Amino acid sequence: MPSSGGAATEERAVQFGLTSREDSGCSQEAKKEEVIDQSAKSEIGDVREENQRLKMMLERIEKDYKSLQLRFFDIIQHETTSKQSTDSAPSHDEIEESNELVSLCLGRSPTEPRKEDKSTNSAKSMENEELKANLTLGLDSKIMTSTEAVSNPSPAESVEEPKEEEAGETWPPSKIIPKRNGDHDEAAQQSPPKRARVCVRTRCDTPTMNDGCQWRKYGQKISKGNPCPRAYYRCTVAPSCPVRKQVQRCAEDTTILITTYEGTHNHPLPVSATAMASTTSAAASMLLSGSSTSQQGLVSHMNATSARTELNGLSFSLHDQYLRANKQLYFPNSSSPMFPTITLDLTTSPSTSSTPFGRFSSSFSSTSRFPSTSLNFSSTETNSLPPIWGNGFHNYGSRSYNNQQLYQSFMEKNHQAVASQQVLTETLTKAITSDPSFRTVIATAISSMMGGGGSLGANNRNQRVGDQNCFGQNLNFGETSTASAFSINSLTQNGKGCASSCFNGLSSSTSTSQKGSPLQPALPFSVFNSASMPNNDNIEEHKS
DNA sequence: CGTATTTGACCAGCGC
DNA sequence: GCGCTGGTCAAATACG
Repeated sequence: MPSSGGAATEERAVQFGLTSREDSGCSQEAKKEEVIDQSAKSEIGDVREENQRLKMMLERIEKDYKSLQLRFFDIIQHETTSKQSTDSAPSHDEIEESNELVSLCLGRSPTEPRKEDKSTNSAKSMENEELKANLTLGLDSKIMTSTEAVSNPSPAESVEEPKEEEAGETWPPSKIIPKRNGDHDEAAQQSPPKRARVCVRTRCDTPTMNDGCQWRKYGQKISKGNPCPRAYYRCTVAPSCPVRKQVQRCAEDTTILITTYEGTHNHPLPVSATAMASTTSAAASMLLSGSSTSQQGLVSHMNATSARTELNGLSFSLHDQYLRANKQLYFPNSSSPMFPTITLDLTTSPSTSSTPFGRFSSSFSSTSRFPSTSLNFSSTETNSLPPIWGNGFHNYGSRSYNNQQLYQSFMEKNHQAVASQQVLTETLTKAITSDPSFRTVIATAISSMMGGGGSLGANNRNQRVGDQNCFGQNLNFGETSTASAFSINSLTQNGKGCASSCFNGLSSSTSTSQKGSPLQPALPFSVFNSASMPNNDNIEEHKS
């Protein structure tokens, strides 16, 4: 401890001083000792000063820790109480399980797995195992229907979005839902499976957007309200990957491609694919975070003409302009009656940008049960996006923000709002990817936190070895499970992989333990080195 | 010949 | 109960 060390130094100095007085007969020695005494005193002063600083730091850390802890318990308590109010008659086992899980899993609600238990015995053990293993603070998983949100803002009803991926479950949701009959009605009503969808609007001439992932078309439909057929793709990178995407051209502007992603990849992704995966996950997390923290607030924001919301000190604006604009869009109104949808608009942007990271706007799809949130990261340019998804990220934000301020804001408010941490994650990801200097700031901070940048560099090097190494080599220096893992990642030089890469899963953003699966990344955001990543963007999307 | 795509059939949810 | 719609399956087809 610095304090004890300082005291010891002082003590030695005092002893030394006494000795010097005893030998005062010798003038030379006295001079020497005087000099030494002075230097010792100055050293003592330095040590004291440093001690004070360390004490202050310690106090601040303790303060932050306590406030975070309080918040954490608040959330848990809130979940527990609302759960008790909604669950009519949980069995003893359920209570036990609930206690065990809720205390460990901010982002997980055992509600759905229990519901599934009723339907399939075979899935039960799997689910239980999985839930017990996933001791994560998922920021990803709180979803509520808008109606639920209005009537009951409790997150207890929420279920976790990417659970099925981790469990190896697959679509369709209808196969996950137990049949509603008799006694199961209640469970079905209480927690219908909900899953966030991320809708990406881009200008794209190709049949599908090249997001770096490998897709197989498995269906096509003419949907109501849009003469353009909707194509259904599933991820074929891994045979069991549950991720689906729907691709449809905008009815009003056929140059606009609307790609809707659902689910989370349960496998390592090509570097070029991590851009989209991480971005969609971040966007979905933002949506889900809003749902979990204050859906009512979200609703009210959506109804406001122009609202402003602040998430972890980073503000986003809701513009009526966007509300109107989005209402003009074709939203697959009944394609996702059970899913909240967030829209990333990478097409042309209207007028002004009031936030560093682009506009955030939300609106309700006219017929959807869920709010449809729209994020506009588009540039002011009006030309079409190249088919490479990553190019759109070059235009993230206006870059008018102050890196120092942003970073300070991050560090100061990092302890706030566990549930909205993912939002910060996303925002920082964008900041990091869009600004190399901010990347440096983060890297420096991490280096100092790590007590030296050596491991950081090592990790960075490891990241470059291959895609597979992208996962599971994260710098996890957090004892708490609230997203303390950073990954210094690399990036393709041409921007093809320019979004954050290692939190490609909706579920994985804050996981520090993913059932031991090396496939699931466990970091909230990544820092990129824009000049080091090999270009792996060779996986061409299948032409539909 | 293996793989990907196409496309009609089928199923589930929802509204009337 | 019926019809509509979205979503998926799987046999047929196309392609390299």
